[in-house]
Amino acid sequence: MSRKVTIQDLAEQLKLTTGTVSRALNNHPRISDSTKKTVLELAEKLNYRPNRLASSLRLGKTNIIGVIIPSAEINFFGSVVHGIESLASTYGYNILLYQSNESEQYEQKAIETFTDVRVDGILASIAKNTHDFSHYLNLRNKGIPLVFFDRSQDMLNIPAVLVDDFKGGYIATEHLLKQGYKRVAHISGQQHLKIFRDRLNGYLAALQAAGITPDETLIYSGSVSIQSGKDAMEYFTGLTNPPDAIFAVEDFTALGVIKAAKEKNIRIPEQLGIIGFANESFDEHISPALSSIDQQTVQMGKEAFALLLKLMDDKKNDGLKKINVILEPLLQVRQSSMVLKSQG
Amino acid sequence: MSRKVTIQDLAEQLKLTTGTVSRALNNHPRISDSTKKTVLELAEKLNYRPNRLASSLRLGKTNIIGVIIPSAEINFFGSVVHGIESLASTYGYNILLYQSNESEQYEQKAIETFTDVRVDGILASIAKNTHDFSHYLNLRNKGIPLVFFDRSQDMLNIPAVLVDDFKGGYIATEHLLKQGYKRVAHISGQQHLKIFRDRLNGYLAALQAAGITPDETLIYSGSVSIQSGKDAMEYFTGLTNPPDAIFAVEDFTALGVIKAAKEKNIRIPEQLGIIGFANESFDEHISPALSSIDQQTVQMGKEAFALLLKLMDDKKNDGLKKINVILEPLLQVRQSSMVLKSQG
DNA sequence: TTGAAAGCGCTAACAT
DNA sequence: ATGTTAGCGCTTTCAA
Repeated sequence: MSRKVTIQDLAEQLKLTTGTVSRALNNHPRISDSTKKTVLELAEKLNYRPNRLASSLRLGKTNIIGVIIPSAEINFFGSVVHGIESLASTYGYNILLYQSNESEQYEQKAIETFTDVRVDGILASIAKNTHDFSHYLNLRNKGIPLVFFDRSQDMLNIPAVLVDDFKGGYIATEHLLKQGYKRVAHISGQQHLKIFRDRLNGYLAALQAAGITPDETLIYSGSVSIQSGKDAMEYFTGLTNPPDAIFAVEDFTALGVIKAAKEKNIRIPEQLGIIGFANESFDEHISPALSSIDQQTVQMGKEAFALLLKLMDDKKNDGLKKINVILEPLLQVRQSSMVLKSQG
Repeated sequence: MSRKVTIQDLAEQLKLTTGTVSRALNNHPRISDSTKKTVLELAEKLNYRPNRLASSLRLGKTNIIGVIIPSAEINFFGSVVHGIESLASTYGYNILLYQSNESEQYEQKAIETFTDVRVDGILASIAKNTHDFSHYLNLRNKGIPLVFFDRSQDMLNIPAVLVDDFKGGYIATEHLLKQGYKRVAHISGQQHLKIFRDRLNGYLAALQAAGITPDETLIYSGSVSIQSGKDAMEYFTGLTNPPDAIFAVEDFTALGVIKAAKEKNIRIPEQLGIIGFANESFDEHISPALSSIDQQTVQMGKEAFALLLKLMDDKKNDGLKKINVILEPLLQVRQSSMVLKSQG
């Protein structure tokens, strides 16, 4: 196990000082071409590699950013992390990953770790069980830039990259109407969460834009689960005037609808159109394939890093300015709502 | 933005030296309880936080491990990373994440970055396009412990955590036979990859253990894709003596089989039993739900970290000993191969 | 253009 | 039990 070669070693062999060698290695303007050349050559020959700990300690910059996600096991976040890391590495940044497991306590530990390691910035998606946000707010005093993605908290006034859930609800509903469905229902999510309220409001707005007065009996208060979709179907089929299409708040809810429809021998999309939200990977593999709203996860990661980079670059701002990046939700049409194609 | 408080600051205020303060903070044995108490109190009060860069530089230990995966967007790896990070964080280790994008070049960059940052160890899953492994082998000289997971390379003699693919193929086939299927076919994967050869061999061994002579016409040379499953079905249905069950090398291949079977009005599992491999998240959501072999991804991550930890702890070994951890594949029975239940 | 010297913040050997 | 001192490897100011 060979001892690591340091700037010191290079300097001694070349009868130079460490300062000069450092300048040569870092392409300093005032250094002769000849010494630069010899230094680089010897460095190459001896397999010299800089010690980033040392330079980080000296410079006060690590080129590492901390990323907090609820769980790497959740597709959505894996995908966002993919986006973050891809862009970050092209800028010479590395990712320190921490999972919150949806717990406030882990989140605090993550931030403590990150500040101890002196990361240059932090990207985070807030844990579901976080109620006290002081650990996030404290980052401002410490001068560590922070950007939220996917899950944010408006009142904190911290930059975030989000999907436009209102618009998502709008285009999902609009799509069903354009397909010719007349009575479009909605299975909503827990209303204390803003994203679900937004989707509901998007639904309502799309109806109104089409000159349709929302029918309260067509809005089922559900949640994100297969069971919720099944329950909703139980309710809807019991109506004297049932819907002919459903916009479900999330793909798993939509999946429940599909399962229930099959049991009840209701044909999709002929008798009932259905669209979900999230564009889960199973959507295209079930039958009928499920239409959905894509949340641009990879792009979200890239935008989040890009925004963080901006904040890290110009410290004057240091996060005081509230900048939000809102991503467009994308309509992904598949069999479950494709009236024309399915007749062929 | 408050300046960071250092050990120096604590020492001055308490009229102690930095050495003593450091000892107090680190719970050194020879330190009086009283000074320890006052130091800790002031640290608390001033919100002192250690600079891990400085201590890492001094100690030559970062408590960071590097993790190389092909892509965080692939479910499988997200899940493994979840396992790694979960266990690592309980041991005070943090994860530096790098994606290889299946490229040898990125892999090399990852290792360069990791050594520059002075990670204490590395966990990696080899990129598909890696042919030269010297960057991995060089880690040995550098004294950086390395453990492979999921994708390894036997000849390198580097510790690895793997799933027993032979056994996976065996129990998948055995399961179909126990369900009463008589002619069990196999759709194989690319045979230059060891994992796929192993699954095929497991299939053959299970047949022989049941006293069945393998029938070459029941082995279709396929690959991991939906199309491959469809092609296989085209082939199998054309046989004069077609199979009544299929073990597909991977879930996507099995999915192709199911889609083709539906088109051909072949009932699953009554007329044709089917089992895949990987336990993809869509398995339980398609219909019929797909039986599969679970690869224990989260456990794989934990085992990988546990093994790395062992190597990091006792440097004498430093990876010279070849230790492999082989995980048991788990049978996951669902509708697609459940003869009894499906008759109910 | 290069050298000299100091210091980023911490820890550990050695001394008392 | 505490103080002293040196040094991890690097960068940068100041001086020549």
